[in-house]
Amino acid sequence: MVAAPPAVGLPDVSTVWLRVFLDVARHGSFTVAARTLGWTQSAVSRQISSLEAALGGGPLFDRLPRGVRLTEAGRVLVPHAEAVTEALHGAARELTELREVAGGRLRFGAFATADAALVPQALAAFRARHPGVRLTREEGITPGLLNRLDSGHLDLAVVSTTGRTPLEPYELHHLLDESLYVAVPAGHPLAGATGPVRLGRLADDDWISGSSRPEGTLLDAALRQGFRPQVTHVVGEWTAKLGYVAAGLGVTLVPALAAASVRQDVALLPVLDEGAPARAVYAATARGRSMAPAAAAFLGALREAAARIPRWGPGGTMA
Amino acid sequence: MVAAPPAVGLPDVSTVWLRVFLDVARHGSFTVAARTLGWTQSAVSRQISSLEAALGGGPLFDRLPRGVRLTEAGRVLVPHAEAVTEALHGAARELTELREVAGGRLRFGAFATADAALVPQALAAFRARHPGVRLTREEGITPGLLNRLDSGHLDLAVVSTTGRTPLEPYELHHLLDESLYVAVPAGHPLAGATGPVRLGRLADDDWISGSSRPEGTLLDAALRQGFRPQVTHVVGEWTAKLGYVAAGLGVTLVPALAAASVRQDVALLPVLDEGAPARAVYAATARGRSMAPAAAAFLGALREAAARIPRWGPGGTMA
DNA sequence: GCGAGCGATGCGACAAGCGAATGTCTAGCA
DNA sequence: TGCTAGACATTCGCTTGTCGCATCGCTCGC
Repeated sequence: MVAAPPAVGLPDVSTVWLRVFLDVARHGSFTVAARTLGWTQSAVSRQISSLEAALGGGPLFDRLPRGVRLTEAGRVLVPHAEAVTEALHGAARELTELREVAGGRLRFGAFATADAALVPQALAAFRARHPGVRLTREEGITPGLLNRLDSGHLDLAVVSTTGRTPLEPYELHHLLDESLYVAVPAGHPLAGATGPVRLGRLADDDWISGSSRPEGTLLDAALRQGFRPQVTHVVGEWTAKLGYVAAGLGVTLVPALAAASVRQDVALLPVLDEGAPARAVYAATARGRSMAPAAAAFLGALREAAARIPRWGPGGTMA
Repeated sequence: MVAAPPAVGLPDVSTVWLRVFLDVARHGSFTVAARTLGWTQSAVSRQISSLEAALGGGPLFDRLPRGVRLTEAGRVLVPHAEAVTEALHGAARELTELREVAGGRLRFGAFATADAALVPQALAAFRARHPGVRLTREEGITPGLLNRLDSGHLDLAVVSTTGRTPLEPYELHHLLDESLYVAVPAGHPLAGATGPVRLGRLADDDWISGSSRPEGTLLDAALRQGFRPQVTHVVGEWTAKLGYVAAGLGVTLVPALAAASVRQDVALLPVLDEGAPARAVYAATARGRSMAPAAAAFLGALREAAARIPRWGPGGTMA
């Protein structure tokens, strides 16, 4: 998972030795270095001895009557020792950033409707709180996103389920149960209705849907109500669907997440859900794989955004 | 003696841990990494645990049923761990070069006459054997060179002494005792002499010298022979002196080291030295300070070159 | 359902590394 | 010349870390 290394014999040196070495080089004295490090002189003496033995290149310091002085070997070692401590500092810094969600990356995906309100709101809050995190976003359908999650290309995916949830290798964090709306044209008999309507009252309407067969789509809800809706027009895009509705060509179901972005010349009626909610929205992460701090923070932002999504949108009452 | 560091808290990690970490990251398995490192799986497991604890940033690997996989923190650590091992490799490589006299630097100085033959010959041999060593050269008089040695600006100095040797803080490596020649014009009565001549036989000649007073110069030898030479012309440069000699304006003393570079139209007669040699040439290093490998090698080259300097030059017999 | 593979952990043994005390060497001073 | 102070090296006893071995828990594939 990482490129191959040179793989040669390399001395087993402690990074502590190297820091002591630099401190001694700086002060020109074992005793002074020991004082600044809070150790005894004997400890420093042995640290340097150990380092000299490990590197096998003779003494690093000339021991003078008053203090020590770098030998040629010691002078050569200094920049490399500094590079080591530099790298360790860098690692410590970057890991701290990661822990404090001030750095690192977050790769997430979401299904299309989630991008209408839920994801953008969560994203705005997250970016405001954690501007240092590099974000990459993908759009896709639930099975595709879960595959990407499984293969390690995504850290988190916002997915939706109509029926059973695919619990297998995923950790699902429930965000919200999505209620349904039915969009009707302005002149429709139910356009002025107050409060939720039973779906059965639209059993004789023409329906606009993304698929001619209701099974597996939002129109499952109609089947559960005991009627098979007549799909007069098969239209995929939300804007197109609502255009058909606005033109009086039929009615269509709108999930709660898309309710806020519906045009003004159609009426949205909350659908009375009897039994199971139309679909649930989850944030999915890979099971058994530790969540990156940024993913945990983003999950929190998603929960907050989900709590702000109205259960009954325009024309209905808030739950 | 080194620039000040950032000086912040830095984890005490072993470089062994980091190498184990990289090996595990590479193989995606504790067991496989343990095999390649010749350790047991439990050792690797605890090494990683130690590293994770020392960095304090949560796990570096997700433990999966089949092997392990880098977490976000682990992914962040990889380049820094590689930088550390890189720096260690660089240090090991450069120290090896130093040990094998294939790198590093050598700063030496020499007095002017040594540059006529001794130093160039030693230098040629040294450069041929150790082309990787960066050489810097200084010219100066003996006291100045010794000061530079003492202050750490030089690693080695080629110095000469007429009388007592300043043993104080220096390590003196004897190179050669320098015999004297006297240069006479081609038509001089002694020009055809075979074998060394007593200096007294030139008591009545005109002398060319760098100083009007013989004390402290090569002409000390004349004083030791019981006569005070008459310095007719004060001339500093060797080529100039010999030009005066060739023109029949007088005779001059030539130290052995400069004998080989004397023009053909003057005769060089070895001077019979009675008692102490005119002067001795040493390679001096700082006492108590370890000699860089390159300095030791250069000292060897100087000894070889000194052995090749003829004691009796053209016109005399070899000693 | 059962064995194989993989990482975690308890145990005993050994080595590394610490502090404190002591030894050795040199420079400076009287 | 002898004494003293300062600096590094060394020894001793103890703590801490780390290893191998054996074993446990867990998951996947046959």
